[in-house]
Amino acid sequence: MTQKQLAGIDWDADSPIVARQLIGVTVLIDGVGGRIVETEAYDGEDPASHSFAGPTQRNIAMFGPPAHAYVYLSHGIHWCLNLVCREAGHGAGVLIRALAPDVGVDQMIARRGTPDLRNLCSGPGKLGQAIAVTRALNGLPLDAPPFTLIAAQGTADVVTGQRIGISKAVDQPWRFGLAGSPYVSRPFR
DNA sequence: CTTAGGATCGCCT
DNA sequence: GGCGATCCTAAGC
Repeated sequence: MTQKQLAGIDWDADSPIVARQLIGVTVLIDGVGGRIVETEAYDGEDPASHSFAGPTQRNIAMFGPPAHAYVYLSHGIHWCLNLVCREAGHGAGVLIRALAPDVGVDQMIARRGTPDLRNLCSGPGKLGQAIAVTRALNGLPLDAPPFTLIAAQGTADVVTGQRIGISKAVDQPWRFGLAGSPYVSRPFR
C-alpha cells in the first residue's frame, strides 16, 4: 500500500475533502484509540489556520508531506492532533476533534480520570490526553508506529457545520461529524 | 441548559 | 506582552 492510499484516503485532496473522508477511519497511537467521529479542515489560504501566515518553527509540519502528523499545544494545556494533506507546501491539514473510544478503553479512562465514555475523546484536547498525543509525534508519518490507521467500514453518514473556537473565517462550513454520534464534542445543528 | 472566567505556556509581534 | 483550532467548574435562568 502506498502512503497516498493509506486508510483509503486521498491524501492529496483539499482538506475539506480529506476531513470528510476521515470520518469513520480508525486512528490508534500505540494501539489505543478509535473511530474518528469529528474533524475540522484547515488550509494555507484559510485565515483561521495556523499555516495562514506561512511556515514557522511551530507549524512547519503542516508544510511537509501529506499523511503525516502535525501536533500543537493549545492554551498551554492541551496537545491536539492534525493530519497533514494536499502536497507539501500548502499548509493544509485536518484537526481530529473527537473519536469513538474503541480500543484500549481502560487506558483512556486511566489517562482521563473519568469512566464516562462520552467524556474520553469528545474534543481535541481530551482526545489528545486519552491517546497520549505529545510533541514527539509532530511530523511523524501515519503509516508507521506508533500510529495505526484503519480504513472506514462502509459509508459514513456525514454532517457538516461551523468550526469551533476560532475568530476568523467563521462562516466556512469546514466542520464534519458522524451523524447521530454521541461522541462528538458538541452537537451539530 | 447557557454563560462566564480561570488555568497555563509556547509562539509570534 | 498578548493571545489562542480548549477544558472544567460554578453560577444563573
